[in-house]
Amino acid sequence: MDTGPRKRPTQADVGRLAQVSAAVVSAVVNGGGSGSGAVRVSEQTAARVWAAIRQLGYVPNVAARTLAGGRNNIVGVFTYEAVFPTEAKSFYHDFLAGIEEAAEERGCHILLFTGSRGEGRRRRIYKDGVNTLQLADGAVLLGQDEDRDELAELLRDRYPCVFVGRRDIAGGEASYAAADYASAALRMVDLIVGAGHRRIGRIQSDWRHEALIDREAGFVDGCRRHDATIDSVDTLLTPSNDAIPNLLRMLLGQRVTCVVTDDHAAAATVCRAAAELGLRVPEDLSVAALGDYPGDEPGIRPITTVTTPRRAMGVEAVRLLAELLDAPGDPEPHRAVLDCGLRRGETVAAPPPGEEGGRRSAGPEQSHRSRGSFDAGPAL
Amino acid sequence: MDTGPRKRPTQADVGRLAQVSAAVVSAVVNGGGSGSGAVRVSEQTAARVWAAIRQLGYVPNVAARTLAGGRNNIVGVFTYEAVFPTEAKSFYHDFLAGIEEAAEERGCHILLFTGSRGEGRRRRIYKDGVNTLQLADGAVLLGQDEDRDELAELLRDRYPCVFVGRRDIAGGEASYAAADYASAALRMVDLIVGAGHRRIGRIQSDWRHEALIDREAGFVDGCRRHDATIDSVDTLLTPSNDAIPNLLRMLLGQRVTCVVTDDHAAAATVCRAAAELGLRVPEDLSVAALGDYPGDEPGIRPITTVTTPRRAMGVEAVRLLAELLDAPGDPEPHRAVLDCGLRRGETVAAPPPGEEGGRRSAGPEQSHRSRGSFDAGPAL
DNA sequence: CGACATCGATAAAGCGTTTAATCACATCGG
DNA sequence: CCGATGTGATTAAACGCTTTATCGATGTCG
Repeated sequence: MDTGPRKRPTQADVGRLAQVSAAVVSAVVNGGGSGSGAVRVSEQTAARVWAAIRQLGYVPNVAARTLAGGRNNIVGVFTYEAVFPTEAKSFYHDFLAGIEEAAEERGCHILLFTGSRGEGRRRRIYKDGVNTLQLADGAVLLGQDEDRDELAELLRDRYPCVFVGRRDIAGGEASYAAADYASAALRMVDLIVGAGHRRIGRIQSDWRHEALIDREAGFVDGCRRHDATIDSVDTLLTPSNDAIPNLLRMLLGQRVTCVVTDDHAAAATVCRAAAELGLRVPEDLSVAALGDYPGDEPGIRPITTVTTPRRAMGVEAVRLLAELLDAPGDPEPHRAVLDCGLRRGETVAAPPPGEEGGRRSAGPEQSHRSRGSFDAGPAL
Repeated sequence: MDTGPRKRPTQADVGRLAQVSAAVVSAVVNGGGSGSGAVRVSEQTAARVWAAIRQLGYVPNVAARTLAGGRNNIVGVFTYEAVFPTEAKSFYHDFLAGIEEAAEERGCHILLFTGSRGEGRRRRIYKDGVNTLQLADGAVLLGQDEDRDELAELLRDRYPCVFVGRRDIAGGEASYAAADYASAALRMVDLIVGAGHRRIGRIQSDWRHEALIDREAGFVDGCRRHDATIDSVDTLLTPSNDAIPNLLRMLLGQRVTCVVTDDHAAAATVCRAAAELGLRVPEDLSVAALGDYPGDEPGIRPITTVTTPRRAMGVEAVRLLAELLDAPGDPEPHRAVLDCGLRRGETVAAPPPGEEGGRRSAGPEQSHRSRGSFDAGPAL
């Protein structure tokens, strides 16, 4: 009965048992390198080494491997908020499911960076200037409210990482697995116009984030393409959902028949505000969202929205990371853009009869109206 | 413009600049050891070293540090099913939240073992006879449908691990952070009897698991203590929830006024079956569960149930693991048993007036009736 | 004055892997 | 028979850090 800390067997131990050197063990474990100067092992000795490995229960030491410049088959996952929030439905859940699936497929484990919380709940990658991610081969970065300076530093460090979602980082080309919000938004406009809407209202968040920028770009592009058909597009900027009821009244003053929001939650707010005003959705007013959010809003009919392929994004991010690791020193970023879905929901229908058609003016420029802040525009 | 991973400054670089040896840099960075043979540094040189560190932007290499130190500061987490299942709500969520919290507090990272799927969806710890968990300092094991042989082997290996939930492993003393289901079940019986019930029905899963065994033990103990008050306890074993409607009808035939199930889902099934029979819960029939499940059953009123302190169990498991690691070679298992909560819910009330009281017989043995399988007993 | 702590710092030995350099040995064409 | 080629292994040098042993000063005490 031994006491003391169970010392894990090393390559030297395995080698001793199999009567070979540690280098051979390393070669066997790593499936024999392909290079010219690679250590070669015969089938026989390899078998002997495997037997010894099994007998001793040898497992490579992560730290030593990392130190020596090798791999440790660990995919880091860094999130800016706690991965397991107490809130009912985790925002990260679907992404993580994809990441887990892809990692498992590659025989990688997942290192969940608990990060050290800095001020507030925000997590930090650099702790006392130390990149805590270094323990993993590379990392998938996840989250909405990230620190851009940290991300820039990460790129400068040349740390192999892949973002989930498009990231436009100053001073570095970031790799990412993104959702194609732009073309999804465009298709949403197609759908709305196809349903007969000619006067569209847009409520846009004033937050500058790639995802939102892309959605807006696609929306504008879509409107432009239907320029000959659409009568007007009224866009209002809002800092939060609290302002939405007011904005909605302004838009209704412009006789819009369909309101397009950035995300699910805003759309749900619009629906509730419409109900307050005695409007039925979608009979009196159509509502569409350019982005979804996991977990349905309770008590609201299914919203017509663009859906984010979260799970697929997680899978793709891990794949890209693997690529990145297999092409060391490659300065080119690896990227993937995945198609979004369009959930038809029940909140977009034909506009009410009276409002249909009735094009008022013909100029090409009339269609894009005031793009003001939420407190601008005419009072109702 | 250099390509390839940027080389970071090392302690040697810092030492060169500050005109000291690497050992001094190490001592400075680590705040100077306390031991007798520790390297001592004067205030002056320490300042010089710090200056050099700042100037070069030195950051310690995590891998080298852990390699030299022996500790990884990595808490492994092994789950038998995928951590992020596609099903709406993850069973693991609350446990993991606790684990994450405790790990973060200790400055540890969390390594989620993806394991390699063997047959089916079951994951395996031993892959080719190799314990893949060894990558971490120790591990927290989580899950319901585990492979007992693997667990036994783990204990034989003396791998430092802590179970979440009681585990009775043949040939080894397992460490665990468990929930005190026994006394919680006992208290639930108190509550039921206190509400006035005298004829209790019990629907019990036939799965042999420590958690269920403990619940039953507590339930039986509770009934025994109220032996003088309770008229009858009818226990039926069931292999699955599908049989519950039939079992319920049998129990009603015995004029029970309260049905006690092992878990939330079974209780919900009872509620639905009762509704089918035109019975109101709790006015006509009370229902209680000895275990909850994350995520409420929709369309059912809150069930009166024992609640598992999942988060606390996660926290405690990590604490026990840390203890285990700090006491190397200690053969004693480390264990913690945490109190469960009692959620009063809305499914237990006083029995219907006609059924109250009315004790039929006085013998001490009458109270525990047929403990048959679900297809035994008299047909209704 | 010699023995002996004490302080401040150095040198060097690991920690467990990877990998480049090297080596022993057989095979083979010329 | 000799050099070229190939195969299957070994040695030894990193990798960056911690830690122990050691060492030269500098006091201090008996």
